[in-house]
Amino acid sequence: MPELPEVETVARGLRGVLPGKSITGARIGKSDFIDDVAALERLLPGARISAVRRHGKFLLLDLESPSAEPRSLCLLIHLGMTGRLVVCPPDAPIAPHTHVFFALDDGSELRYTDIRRFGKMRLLVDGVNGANGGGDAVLAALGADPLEASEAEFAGRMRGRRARIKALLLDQRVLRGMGNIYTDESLWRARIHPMRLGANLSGEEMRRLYRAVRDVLAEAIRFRGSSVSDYVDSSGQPGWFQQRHRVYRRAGKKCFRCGGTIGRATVAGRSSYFCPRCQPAPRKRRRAK
DNA sequence: AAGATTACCTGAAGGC
DNA sequence: TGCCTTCAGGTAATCT
Repeated sequence: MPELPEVETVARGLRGVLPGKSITGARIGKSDFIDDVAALERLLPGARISAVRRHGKFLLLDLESPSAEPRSLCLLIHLGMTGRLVVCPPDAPIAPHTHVFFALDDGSELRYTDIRRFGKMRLLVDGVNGANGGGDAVLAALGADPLEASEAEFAGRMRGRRARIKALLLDQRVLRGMGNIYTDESLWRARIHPMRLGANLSGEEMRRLYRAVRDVLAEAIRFRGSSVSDYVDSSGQPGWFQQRHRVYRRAGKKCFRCGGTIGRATVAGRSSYFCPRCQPAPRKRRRAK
């Protein structure tokens, strides 16, 4: 579910309430999405939250430990498809599939709910995770933030790639934060068919795509993200950007730009929506005999 | 070895 | 009503 605009909205919400508060207790139910449950239960109580950050689709809670041993902690949270992170009073009704409860020293509670448990939670201790010193390798492997990258960097990361442009936009090692919704919306805005190969985009098309990605993400953040099924922000409120979608889940409806009929196809293993008139399909290469 | 497919988990929606 | 299949915004592992 959550892509960059949704995670950014959650991060901003948490940033308004969490920094300065301490975790007083950690209660964990189902835990197959947590790297090291014992570490969370042992190290988090007493820790004070100093900052909330976003890195691609990851949320990062920076914490200061009360003890001298591990000084700094960083709780890394990925919401997967159905993850929710909400701050509420401790007596608020518990949503089904709520698996983690962090009690906070002001009496409130930070809860993690995740129906499908595709999310991830792991604790980085003094910047390093686990026994083999894996560090924040997960974060280091991520590509450029689409809102921070220059046009040259954006284009450079796609250049020469024979993969479909849709697959490249979705690849977190190329760009961090894009998902299925914003990829389709961006390609529509740039008038580029999702099946085009990255290497075949002209300089002009690449420039349009760069602009489209930034405009779509920025606008989606202003609308507090898209609530298609499960997404809500840190206070439990839905986003509104789904009302501005131009192609996503609009198969059979009219294109807002040319009046053509929005189509749907599987590209890069994901269902993809596009206007076959404004986003011309790549010409099939004739098979050599 | 890059690119494509499959697996993971639960729930909602559609067909019969 | 109910049973069955398909699909869902995420990545990671496995193939070719």
